[in-house]
Amino acid sequence: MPSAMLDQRFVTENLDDVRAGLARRGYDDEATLSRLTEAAATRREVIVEVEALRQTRNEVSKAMGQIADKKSDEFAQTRTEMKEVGEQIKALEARQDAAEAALREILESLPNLPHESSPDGLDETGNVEILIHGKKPDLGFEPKDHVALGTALDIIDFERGAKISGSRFAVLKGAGARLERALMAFMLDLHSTEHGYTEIWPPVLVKDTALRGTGQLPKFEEDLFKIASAEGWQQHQDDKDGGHDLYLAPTAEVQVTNLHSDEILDGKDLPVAYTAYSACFRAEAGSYGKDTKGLIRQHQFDKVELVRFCRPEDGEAQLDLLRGHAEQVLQRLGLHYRVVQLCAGDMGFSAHKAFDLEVWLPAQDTFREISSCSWFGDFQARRAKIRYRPVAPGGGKKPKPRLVHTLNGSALAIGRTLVAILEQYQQADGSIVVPEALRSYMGGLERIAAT
RNA sequence: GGAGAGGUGGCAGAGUGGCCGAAUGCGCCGCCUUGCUAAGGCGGUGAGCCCGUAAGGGUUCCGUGGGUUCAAAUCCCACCCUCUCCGCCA
Repeated sequence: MPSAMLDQRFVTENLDDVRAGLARRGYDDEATLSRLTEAAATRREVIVEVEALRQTRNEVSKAMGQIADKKSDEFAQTRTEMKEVGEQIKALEARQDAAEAALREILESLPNLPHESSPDGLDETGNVEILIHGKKPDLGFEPKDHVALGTALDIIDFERGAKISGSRFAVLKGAGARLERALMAFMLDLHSTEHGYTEIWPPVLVKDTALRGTGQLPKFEEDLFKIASAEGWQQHQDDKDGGHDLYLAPTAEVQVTNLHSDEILDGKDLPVAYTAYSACFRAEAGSYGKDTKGLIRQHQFDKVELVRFCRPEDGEAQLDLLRGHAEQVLQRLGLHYRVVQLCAGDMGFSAHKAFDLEVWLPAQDTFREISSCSWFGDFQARRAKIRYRPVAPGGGKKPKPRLVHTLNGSALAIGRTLVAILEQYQQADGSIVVPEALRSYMGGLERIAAT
């Protein structure tokens, strides 16, 4: 989902590689790429010129400070000359700004390059099934979907959700509400106590700058809920850096990845791993016809997220590790699922390599995404300015800071997990067996049945 | 909602027009000395960008943006943020 950006130097110096990588994602806008190289060249030329002028001005100004007689004709003359230099600098700075703005706009529009191990393909048909875990539950009867089950048990109320908040909102009730809460606690406990993640409870309203860091902005604004604020809150929006908008977070990835924006982490602390629960909000613009029934696609949903920061050389292994942690949730819950590796064209905008976890939904007779685990390379770190200082090899000088690699994955989307449990654990009489791993969180409840 | 204070390098904290990318202390790194649950001495220690094979050089950055000036951390304007006190509130 996030955007962020590629490295400007890398792109301009390795244009052929970049072109090839983008092509694997179905990107072939040659005109934009040539505008990019042009803007980069202009920028460099202008910088060389303006810096030379600045050097002159600095040297002369310094000398002027030493002159005793500030009333002399010579002083006045130099001052006039320097004033002229100042104007030239200003003009060049404007050109530099323009070139950089153009460059940035293009760079922000380019998706991340796929990792070499990401398979070819332009859409989901190019995804590769990696493994299937467990097998379809042998129900022995025609499975009902979670809408029918949840409604009959009176644990999900779609009509009242719509009444108070509109379509794509639902109310959980009784054992349904408890189950949602149990899943949240179960997942957070698993990751924080067994998988070594530090638990985070983040704010849900986030600034536009945070959304830029992970890349939801500027490209995907239509997917977000923006807060219409009180009078005066954002009256200075037009100022470049004054004021800020607030949005409802679409995923905890935003808050948690941005925890370390603008920071230089100590290399010996890596990898850093966080898990966080957050309510998530998505406008779901452009998906009007999809999954209109049920909990699958809501405007508000709950999710436990995993986020990792690591050294570049560890990125790929960290992705496998993180994916394993997400899979562990499904395994402990005894859910049948599969793992697919996303092809170049089906990955999110920022992803370098990614896997989806898909859980089996008997009523739909198919696997549905319940988690997406991605490795972003330095794509997000560049925008969010998240760096680390490598540990000095055997003493010596401090190495230069480098961009970290970021990863994240849902573990899991709670609403969809609830759906999967209802459907996979349903009984002929319409009751639901509570997975053993959750019973201690459900007050010992073993079965959800109609009352 | 009312009143006030402040934003400087990893942290603390000086600095009110040129000698300031920035004192001092702490922290950190290296070397030396020493031996008793440690201390002391010396040196080093921000980031981005541009040129350069490199060595190195240049440039920008003292919350953000703009302005004044030959020259701004320092003067002017606006904004953002943080903290304290009072009120209110889960």
